[in-house]
Amino acid sequence: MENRDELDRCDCTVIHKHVVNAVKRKMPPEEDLYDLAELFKVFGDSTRIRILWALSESEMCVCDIAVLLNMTQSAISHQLRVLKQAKLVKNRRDGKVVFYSLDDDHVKHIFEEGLVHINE
Amino acid sequence: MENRDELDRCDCTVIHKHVVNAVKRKMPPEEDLYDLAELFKVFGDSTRIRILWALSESEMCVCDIAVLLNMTQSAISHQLRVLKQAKLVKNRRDGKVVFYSLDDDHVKHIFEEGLVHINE
DNA sequence: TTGTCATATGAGCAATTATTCATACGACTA
DNA sequence: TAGTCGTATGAATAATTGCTCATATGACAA
Repeated sequence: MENRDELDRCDCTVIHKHVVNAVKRKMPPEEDLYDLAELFKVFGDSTRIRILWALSESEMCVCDIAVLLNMTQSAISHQLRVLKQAKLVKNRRDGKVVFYSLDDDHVKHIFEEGLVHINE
Repeated sequence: MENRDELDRCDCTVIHKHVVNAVKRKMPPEEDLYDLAELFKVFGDSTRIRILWALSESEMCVCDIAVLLNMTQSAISHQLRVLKQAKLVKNRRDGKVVFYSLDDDHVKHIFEEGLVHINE
């Protein structure tokens, strides 16, 4: 037990001051960790995960995805919007049909790391 | 444009039947993708992300984390519970103090893949 | 035992969010 | 031009969730 200090609105007492200070010094900018959480939040929904998985197999249009996942076109379209804003998917238009595909290979890598943990 | 079929509660028409069928055949069990989404959901909160980052630097007790992040002990404790259920952190008791640390190295890997995407 | 400190937890509230419904947009076709 | 098909989107709703507050538990000290 080392020094103790009261801080801000925390209801705690610092127990290991040097540890807290050492970690605090290395802490990345608040914003970076926030962005990281936002990215994972996009992966944190089973509908979006299934869409991403499907697109990792093949480029697909909105209707096909809706049929594949047995969901409405509207629901899929809303989620594709979220995925596109996160730059996880891109799209191209061919007449009336819009085809979606993964934006890059990071997505697959993140998937794979996740699966490693699941199957530990 | 190939065959078309109406299916279940979907308001869509299959446009590219062979694509849908090919992807459907390769589709992992519903449950696996659900579990994957659940895992990412745990990463999808900035408080938990910051806790995980802190623990990737050093083992820490609940109070220290609360002070570091300027949050209440209760809030941190609740989140540590979530992280533990997801098997992302483990803990050991030393008298009154409980120390938390990362459960394995998968966590860091998942982090790093996420950062790659952020900094693309 | 009694008191204190570190942590855990249940209930309640506020904020977020995934889906539905209705409708608008945009491109092709008759 | 009018109609149809694929897609996008705003509003509303139901469900989820992170935090707070109050309190409980568990370990040590006096």
